[in-house]
Amino acid sequence: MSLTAKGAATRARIVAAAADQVLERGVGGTSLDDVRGATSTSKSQLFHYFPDGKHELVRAIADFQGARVLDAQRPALDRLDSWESWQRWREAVLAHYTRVDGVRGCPIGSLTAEAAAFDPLLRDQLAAYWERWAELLADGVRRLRSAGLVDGAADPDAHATELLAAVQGGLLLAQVRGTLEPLETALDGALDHLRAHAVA
Amino acid sequence: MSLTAKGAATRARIVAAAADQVLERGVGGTSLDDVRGATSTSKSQLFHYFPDGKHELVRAIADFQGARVLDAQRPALDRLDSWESWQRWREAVLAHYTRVDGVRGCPIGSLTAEAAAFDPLLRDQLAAYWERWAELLADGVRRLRSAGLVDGAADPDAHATELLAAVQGGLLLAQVRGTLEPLETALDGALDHLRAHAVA
DNA sequence: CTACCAATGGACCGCATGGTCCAGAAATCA
DNA sequence: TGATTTCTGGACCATGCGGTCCATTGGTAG
Repeated sequence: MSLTAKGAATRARIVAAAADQVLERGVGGTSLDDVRGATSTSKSQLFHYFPDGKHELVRAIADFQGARVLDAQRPALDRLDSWESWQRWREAVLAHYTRVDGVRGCPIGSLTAEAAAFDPLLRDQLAAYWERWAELLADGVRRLRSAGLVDGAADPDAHATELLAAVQGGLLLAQVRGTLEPLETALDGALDHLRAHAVA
Repeated sequence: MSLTAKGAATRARIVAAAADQVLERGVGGTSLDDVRGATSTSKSQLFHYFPDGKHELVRAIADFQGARVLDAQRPALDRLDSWESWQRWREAVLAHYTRVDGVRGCPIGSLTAEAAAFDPLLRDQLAAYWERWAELLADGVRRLRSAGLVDGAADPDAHATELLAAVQGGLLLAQVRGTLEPLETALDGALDHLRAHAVA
């Protein structure tokens, strides 16, 4: 399938709008008619741009949100080499998940929890983003080690997993309590655990 | 609605079977016909025992799984007063989420992520279980403080949030990677952070 | 025994949903 | 310009779903 400029724009519009709806109501709570309505498109366009239907649209959303989540953490995420940079990353994460209205989950987190188990392709796609995210964090820990800011006992991969789990778990608790506070607490805890390996 | 012994048994059978299906396929992926088939009941029975339909059934499942998850951590969860008891709790958590076939999420965690946002009653119910869980963990930290095993800087509520987030976030990553290892790593990290406050 | 109410079976309904199809408009290109 | 392909609109379809209804069975209490 080849796309003209106009076609690509329409496709992008669909993905962006659908991504928002899915983030808000979940995959199951978002119908194709919903995204049709939100994008002023027709049913045929949906299947024109996503021949495999809803599955393919959801996969496109996963890529869209995966990139978006990582981008929201930049530039800090790419240059985690000092304690200040980690702090900047922390602020970026918190800022990204802060909404004026209510608390929503992580775009790729909720997608993973809801749909990854039933669509192997989606699962693999999302796994790649998780992998990349973890790797960037682990790189950051390694840089701290190279800079002599952290001792050799700090396992980069383990801390990356911890930090990621803190973000996702914190976000789940945040949804329950209606405040972003649990995310902040969990994230700070994981960061504090990393700082426990700091060398004077 | 009054229940005879037979009725109560049937109702319980429905809840248990439906809970399993929901854990495996999610709320959206489980139809009333599915649970009807799995329990050898009829549609009318479902609405006889759960007049509000699927919503009410899901809420019953939430209570069932909420209790189940907490029970799986007992007796350790009730008596967190030494480092050994925390270790026993850790083992209980890992054991509970260990399945021979694949990795599933937390029964109440996935329920929270998928459906809590749309059913306020369900949300409140689940919030109560999260609250109780967090409180039991915080109590454990407080007991460590009373026993002089941990210094005064250890915030019980913060550590409870951290531990809970580690479990839930670790479980999400575990689903992605197909191994329980991330859960173990995240949980051990949060416990290690708590141990950082240990007094010799 | 009888009257009552819980328990069960299963046909049935309305509707939302994912998906198909075809025809026409618009853009691209030879 | 003419031909070809992409883009768009919207009617249409099949089905799975939550939910309703009523008739029948069966246990239980007075």
